[in-house]
Amino acid sequence: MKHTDVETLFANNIKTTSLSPKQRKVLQASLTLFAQKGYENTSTLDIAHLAGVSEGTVFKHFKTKDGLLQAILKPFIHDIFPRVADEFLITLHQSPFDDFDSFLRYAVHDRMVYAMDNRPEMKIFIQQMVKDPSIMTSLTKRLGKLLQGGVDTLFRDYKKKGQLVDWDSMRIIRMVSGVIVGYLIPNIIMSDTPLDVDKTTDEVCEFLMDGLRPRN
Amino acid sequence: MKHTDVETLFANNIKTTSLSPKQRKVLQASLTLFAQKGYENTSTLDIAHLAGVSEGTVFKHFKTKDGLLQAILKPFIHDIFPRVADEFLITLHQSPFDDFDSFLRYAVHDRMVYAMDNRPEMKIFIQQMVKDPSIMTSLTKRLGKLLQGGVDTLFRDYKKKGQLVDWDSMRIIRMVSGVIVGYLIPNIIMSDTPLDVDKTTDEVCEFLMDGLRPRN
Amino acid sequence: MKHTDVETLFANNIKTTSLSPKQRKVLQASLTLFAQKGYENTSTLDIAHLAGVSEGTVFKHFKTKDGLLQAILKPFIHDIFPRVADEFLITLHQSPFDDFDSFLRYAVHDRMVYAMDNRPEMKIFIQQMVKDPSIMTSLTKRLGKLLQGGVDTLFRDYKKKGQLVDWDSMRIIRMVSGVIVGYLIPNIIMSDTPLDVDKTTDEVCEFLMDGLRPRN
Amino acid sequence: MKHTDVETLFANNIKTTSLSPKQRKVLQASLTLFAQKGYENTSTLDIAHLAGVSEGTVFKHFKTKDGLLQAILKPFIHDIFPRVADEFLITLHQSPFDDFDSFLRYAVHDRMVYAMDNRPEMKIFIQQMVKDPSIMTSLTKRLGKLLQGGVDTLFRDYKKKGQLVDWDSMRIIRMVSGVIVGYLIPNIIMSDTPLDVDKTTDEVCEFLMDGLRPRN
DNA sequence: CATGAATGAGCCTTCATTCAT
DNA sequence: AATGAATGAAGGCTCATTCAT
Repeated sequence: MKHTDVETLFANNIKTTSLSPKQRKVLQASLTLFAQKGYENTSTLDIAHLAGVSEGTVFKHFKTKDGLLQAILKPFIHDIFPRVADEFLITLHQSPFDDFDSFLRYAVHDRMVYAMDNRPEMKIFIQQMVKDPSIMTSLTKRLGKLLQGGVDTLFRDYKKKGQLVDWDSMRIIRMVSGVIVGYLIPNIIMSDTPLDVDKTTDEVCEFLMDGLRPRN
Repeated sequence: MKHTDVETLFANNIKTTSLSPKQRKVLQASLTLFAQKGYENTSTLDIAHLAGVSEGTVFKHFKTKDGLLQAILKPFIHDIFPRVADEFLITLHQSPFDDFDSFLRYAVHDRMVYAMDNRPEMKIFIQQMVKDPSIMTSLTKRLGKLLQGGVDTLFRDYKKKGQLVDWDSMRIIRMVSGVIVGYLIPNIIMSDTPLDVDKTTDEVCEFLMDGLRPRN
Repeated sequence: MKHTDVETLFANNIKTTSLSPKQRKVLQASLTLFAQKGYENTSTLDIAHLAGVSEGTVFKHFKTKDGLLQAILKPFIHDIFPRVADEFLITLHQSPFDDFDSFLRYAVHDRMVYAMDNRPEMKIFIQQMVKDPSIMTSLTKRLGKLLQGGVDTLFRDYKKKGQLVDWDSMRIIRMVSGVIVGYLIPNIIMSDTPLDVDKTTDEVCEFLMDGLRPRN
Repeated sequence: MKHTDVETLFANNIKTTSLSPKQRKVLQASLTLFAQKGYENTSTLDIAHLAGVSEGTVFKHFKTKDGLLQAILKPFIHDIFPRVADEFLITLHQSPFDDFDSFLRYAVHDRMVYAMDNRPEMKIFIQQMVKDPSIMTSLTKRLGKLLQGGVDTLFRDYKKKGQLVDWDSMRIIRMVSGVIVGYLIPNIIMSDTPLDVDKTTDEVCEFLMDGLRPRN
């Protein structure tokens, strides 16, 4: 039940697009530096240096600095995130959980590990989202569509069994992801602090299942 | 039960620091532009133009462009957020709610209105937090301390009455604010979308109280 | 046989010119800072701060920054240096030396002490001379005229007594001052190194009297 | 017995460092302008214009304006002056003079011609020395070491023959160069005045040999 | 294809100088 | 007379981008 991390997917993605080795290094260098120092604070010379190429080469294929950013962002939106979502759904259907509790625990844990494993990559993505809302809009739409189809059938079962509240699937997802996001973003940004994924999963799931109502 | 919005507090804060009218306009222009285009994409000449002053004037008081940013950020962290938190606590103690449900509804609604009223200001703050984690760290610490003292006594009552789960106060706050943050941030960033505060409050509170457990 | 140092003369000179106390402080501050950091690297704000006045005050009397420099340089050329030369001549005539050796020793020693005592002031003067040759030209002319008259009669005696070579007075002065200048300038500029005036005087005079010809 | 002038050596030096033609023009333009108007009064745009390049080009290789100054000063200290000193010593050893008089006459004449031929270059060097004493310190040290070795043996002969006073070599050099410096500096700075090298050499040497003692 | 020298617009910042109070 | 806020020209420097080799 291992998942592929963003970097590997990213590398695969690049290979696919028939890029010369140098151009691939340019793209990798950009990813690294944008994540490390932010887009505006990274110069094309920095990229050239880290990639071990000349200044001109940086522009040969990607035309502009923004082209470089798009080349990084596009696969995130169009390939990586969807593919990760897909992979997630497939896994779920292959080994279904009897009760919603187990399902939720797995889902939360999986997404948390995923986010923790790819903190730097997520950070640059978040930075760009904050600056350019359109990224978030399109991402939300794509993921929304993808999940809706796959999750609806899954949730129907749990609802029938009386294990899950009878809300619209997207509302449930919004709540769950809202809690996760609210939990993770601070951690991704203040990247020095680690995060005990197991313990956090317990806390989050306990809350997600029963809210703030007193137990027993 | 009205609350002062950020802009008003901000203006007060500036007046206190005995700033010339032009300097105040410089600060306001910076706030506007940083929020609109981000810090790096705003030039000091832009600021001067919008403020209707010469470029030299921008530097007369604030010394550097970063000084300008700090002048905007500092009051947020040191004055406005704490003051808002204070104001919030005072209001709560003055007119206590008999049940936790009402309290929660008020609290969520209040913070949501507050955030919606000050979207542009919040946006620049979020942008900076994403870039400079230390801002988030210090803010978290300050607000944490402030709330802990004030909220503990309040929660104790509700817990005694059997209306609130017996968790550590900070865990409860983390959950509630996590849900709110997860809900609001996308909205603040994609600022074209409005947000029905009343409806959202209902949704959020229903979830917060009972989690995903089926309503019987 | 004490001589007044430049600073005192300078202060006197300023008092004479009916300057308000603040303006006097401005001038003093300029002298200090120009000597310390050079003219171009001293800002009018620096001067205002050190003088304890406002920026506007710096320009009230002296009109421009260059006006300030001229106010410092003019008295050097027109008053201080000539007055020092005068004082020097007077002293010489009051207590004449029987032989040229003694006279030379006194003269060299006196000028050396003088220069050592006023290193900072000399430094700014030298810096300006290097930049603006006209200063040097006019200074050379004025001092030349002054000395010629006074020294001629003095030298005539020594020449008659067979103690001094029968050259034109100015050639003698040029040689003596050349050696002194060649000796002092490096020391004034590299101001950390002190300089043993007595020992140097011995060395210089021994050389001045007999050149490089072997002794005995 | 011709000597290479500074400009030629300078050009050679630049060629050695594999500099593009434009960069070489930048350096030459800097030399010209720094000498003409002083470092602080020369703008990088001035340099770009005179060199016939864009302003960016000025910084491409030399990084900062100070880098440009260092690129001019460094070869003076590390290459040109030492090389000139070397060349001087070699010439001396190749064709030794029978008497110290002839030697001195040649030496003085040679250095004077050298200085007169390169007045502008010397001027900027002097200006910088006056501002930054460390330049003078290091130069003094380097030249001192170089000369000491080479001149000692030469002087020993003349001393034995009874043609030269038995002083420490460095003291002799200090005196000779002191006189030359005292003579030349005013002339270099007030560059409009020419200078009759032959006549001056006669004057200086006569004085150097016998000092101010009357000629019988 | 790759290189890297060259470009020039634009940025942040400094500073002498002015002027209303 | 003194103040200090305001000015705006100019400066050093960066950087995305182009192009001849």
